Amino acid sequence: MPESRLLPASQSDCRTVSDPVKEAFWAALASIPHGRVCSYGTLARLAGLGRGARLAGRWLGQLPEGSSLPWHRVVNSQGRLSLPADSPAGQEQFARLTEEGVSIRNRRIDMKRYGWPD
DNA sequence: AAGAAGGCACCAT
DNA sequence: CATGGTGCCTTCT
Repeated sequence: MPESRLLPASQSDCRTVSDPVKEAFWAALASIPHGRVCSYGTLARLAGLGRGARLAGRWLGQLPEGSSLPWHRVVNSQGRLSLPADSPAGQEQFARLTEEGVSIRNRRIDMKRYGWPD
């Protein structure tokens, strides 16, 4: 089973390698405004990944725990939280979004209202 | 609402 | 280096 190699999370934040595409991805992620959410697909597109929605999810999963990047502002295209509700990360995501003022009803978010970019 | 198919880099063989 | 299975997805039946 994979899922072993986590990032050093040394100085800045994440990034195991200096991949330009990933850099763009992290930048796009960081640009999501407080209190707003973005879908994996949209984020991927913004970062120049084209249809790399799944890849976006994979990469988010590689972020170190203490990351300051707003990984929690990424949900699926239907505005639903894609992380398992019972997982630590899932709970964390819910908590952070709620704290930011994002209304989550039954694990769903109104993208018309909180979706970004508009 | 639920299932199938598309799409793309990752990772283990 | 080639190959096949996989995922924090999307979009189209």
